[in-house]
Order: sequence, then structure tokens, then C-alpha cells
Amino acid sequence: MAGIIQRPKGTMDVLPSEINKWKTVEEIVERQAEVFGFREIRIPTFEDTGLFVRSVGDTTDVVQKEMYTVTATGDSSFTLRPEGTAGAIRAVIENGLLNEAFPQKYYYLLSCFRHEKPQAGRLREFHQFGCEMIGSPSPAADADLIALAQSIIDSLEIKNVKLYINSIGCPECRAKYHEALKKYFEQYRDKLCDTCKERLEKNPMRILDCKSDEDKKLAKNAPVILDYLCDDCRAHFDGLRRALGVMGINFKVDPRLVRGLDYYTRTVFEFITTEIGAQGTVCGGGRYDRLIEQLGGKPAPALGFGMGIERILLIMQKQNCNFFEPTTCDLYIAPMNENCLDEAVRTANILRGDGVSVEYDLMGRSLKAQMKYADKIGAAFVMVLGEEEVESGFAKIKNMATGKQTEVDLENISEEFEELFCNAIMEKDEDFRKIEENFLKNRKNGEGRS
RNA sequence: GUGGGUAUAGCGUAGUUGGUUAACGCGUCAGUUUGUGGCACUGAAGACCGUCGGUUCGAAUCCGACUAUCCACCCCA
Repeated sequence: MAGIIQRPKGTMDVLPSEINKWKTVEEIVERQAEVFGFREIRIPTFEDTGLFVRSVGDTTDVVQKEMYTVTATGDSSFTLRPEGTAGAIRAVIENGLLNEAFPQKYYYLLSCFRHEKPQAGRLREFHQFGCEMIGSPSPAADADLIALAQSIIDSLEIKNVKLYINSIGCPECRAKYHEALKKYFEQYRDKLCDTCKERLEKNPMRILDCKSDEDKKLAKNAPVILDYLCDDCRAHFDGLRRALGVMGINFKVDPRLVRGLDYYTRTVFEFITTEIGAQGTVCGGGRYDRLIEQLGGKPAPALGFGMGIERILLIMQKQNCNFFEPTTCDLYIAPMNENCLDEAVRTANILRGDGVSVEYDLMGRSLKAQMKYADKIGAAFVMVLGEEEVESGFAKIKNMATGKQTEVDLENISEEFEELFCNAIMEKDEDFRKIEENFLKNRKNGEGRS
């Protein structure tokens, strides 16, 4: 197989055999967002590079070394979106939506691009489901947003995903905290790992979640952000905790939870699993009260989260979650020979017009081979068309599950097939009911005996 | 960007201390008589053993480089 071109590193092909898994997640996630009052927004795949530099932050890893940036003919520089928030907020501002009533709730399902080294749960093109809520400064909004994320996780029936929350304060109290942190770590400067020595200058909060053992020990006794929050930020965080309690959502406060994008203020949160390798953050988000203003919009508080679809799928597969059934063929038409193909095509066209999924032989195969194929693609019914049938105008349709054959009038195939199809569904329901009745009866008997 | 693991038919694997026709399962295709699938059986197609170079009489097997891929660091979804 020399010379074939393969997919770019860190990208994925989703084949038809897997597509039902994606559709399951997409549908559940979108439905749940709609239930919470969020509405879909669609934005471009690439944006002006400056948008991400200004929002995500020019000191962040994402902007510094992970962006796919192209310079088009002329002088403009564009970047494939590394995340969804910046574009969504840009769209809201640009289309004058900030003049509409608050709160506003948007969701999107899109692919993002980051030039990273791939590993389990980390791709260069990955899919993100995101939600943004604009306008409310209240902790109730934070709680409502987190409740949506939790409800999505519940609806997907994934387990062992834990919620961690923290407040990183407003720029004012965070500045004070940075000072205190610097002071603390200065005295241990020599003991810190190399990257953390740099962090000490630029972003001391990052030292807190350094993985090096020595740094972890030092971080244990470091000052905690929560002790440095100003009154407003403290009240906000208390309000959030209270609201989550009212909603019955379990969470842990993790004072060392820091996020890598610059635009966050106050609330930050992550849903984390330990079941899919090192990249355990399934959903991450927080409040970004200054971002809209930074992007040139009329100041408004806002918050949001992003959820990694691939990571969700990894968990669901690991936990053997249920997925929607893949769509299958309703009817396979098997012409006996070439002379009967025309009739097969005619019949297929009529039924397809009714929305029935119909296939017929395109390989010139024997009847037996066609039956095998029909079975393989999961056809619910098979109709055999030979010379006899074409002449008489009557053909038999076989129910592949039961083996039962029914004669139908080809003149009237629409009605005939619909009836057959509905009957099969009803019979199936009947079977389920019998199974259920038996189960209940047996259980009763069992209870009686014991 | 830094580490470590792996690389054999479409997929999953075997391949013994280097020895000549590289094996098995799944899948694909065709058959097991005459117009009906799932099971079973038979057979066929399909691999220059990731690439290049080296050691050797001889390499899928040993060595080196490269490439790809996986995992971890970093960072994040």
C-alpha cells in the first residue's frame, strides 16, 4: 500500500458503522440544551486571527503555539478556530444581538483545531459542544449553566464524572492573590521546576496544578485564592454553592482549579473522569464577565462551557452505554434476472416516494446471494420479483425476522407495504408485551415461592 | 517541543534459538443442483512482513536511521 495519502495526524474518519454513536450524542446534547432554553448559533470555521489573540489571550499555549493560522492573499491573517466562545461572542456583538433582551442563551456543535501532539482524548481536529449565556451577573446563571451540563451528562447515562468548581475572582482580587502567591513561591524559587520558575513571573496560578511532586508539596501550603476574594466575588461564589445545593448537584470545591484561557473571571468549573486516560476533562467552562467588552461590545456579563464530543464518546464506549439503532433498509427487492430489474426499479421508486428505505440488486447476483446480502444489511423485508410476479402483478414479501411471506398487489404497493410494515411493528409490540407479561408472571411466582 | 511502546492481508492476531511455499480467526467473493437469508461445510481472492540501509551463505525475525501510530509530559475539550 505504498503511496496512499493518509489522513492528517490527529484527525479522525467516522465511518457509517460508528455514525449512530455520534448522532446519539449530538441529538441528546442539542435536545437538552433546547430544554434549558438555549438556541443554536452557527459561526464560521475560521476567524480573524486577532479575535483569538484578544480573547483567549496572547500568553496562552493555545494562541502561542497551537493555532492553525493561514495568511490569505493580501494582508489578512485567519485562524481555524481553536475553541467556540470567541467566535460566538463575536457573532453576537457583530449582529447587534446585545441590544436584545437578556439573558441570551446560545449553543453550537462544531469542530475546533489545535496543533497539538495527539494522544488519548486529544486530537488536532476535535468536536466541541458549547453553550454561552449572556447578560446575567447572578450566581443563579452559573448554577443554571452547570445544571445544563450535568443534565446532559445524566441524559447520556455516563457515570463517574465529577464536578469541580472554583472561583478565580475578578481581576482586582486576582491581582492581590498573585502578589501573595509570588511572595510565597519566591522563598522556594530554587526548588521549583523549570517551567514553574517561568510561571512565577507570568502566571503564578499555574504552579498550583503542576504535576511535579516537589512542586505539589510546595503548593499544598500555598495561599488559597478563596481567601483573597473581594466581598462581591466571595458573595458570588457562596451564591453559586448555595444554588447548586438547592438543585441537588454534587460538586467539590477545588481551590487549585485554574483554566488555561485568559478570559475567565470568577466561576470556573470542570467535569472530570478518570476512565479515559490522562485527558479527563469532559466539560470545562466558567464566567467571562469582561470578554464582551474586550471584544468591543457593550459591556455585559457572560459565561459558558465547552464539552468534548470525542471524550464523551470514549466514556460511553468504555461504559457500554446505549446508542440509537443505526438506520437499516426497510425493503430489499430481489429481481430474479435482468428482465425483472425494471419492475424492481419501478416498485422501489414508488416506495421511496413514500419515504420507505428501499434497495434492489445492482450487482447482478443470484437470488441466494441477494438473500444473503439483504440479511447482511439488515433488511426488514425482502420482495422477490421473477417473471411470474411481473406477469401476474402479484409478489410475495418476506418478513426477515419471522420468515412469514405475504402476497401483495404490485398495483397497490404503497398501501400494501404500509399495512405490512405497520402490522409487523404491532406484532413486535405484541411480542414485547407477552415477554413483559411473562416476566412479571414469573417474578410473581418466584416471589410467591420464596 | 520532550520521553516511552508498537509497526505482519480490509480488521484482529500467530510466527518458536535468523533457514527457504509467512499461518489463523473475522470480513469479502463463489459454491454445497433446480426461485429464498441467518447455521454448517468446501473453495478462491487478498501481504514485496511500515520505509531505507546494514550484519549474514540466508532476515518478518538481529542492528541503525527515517516515517507512521499509540501512550505519557505540557496544555486543554
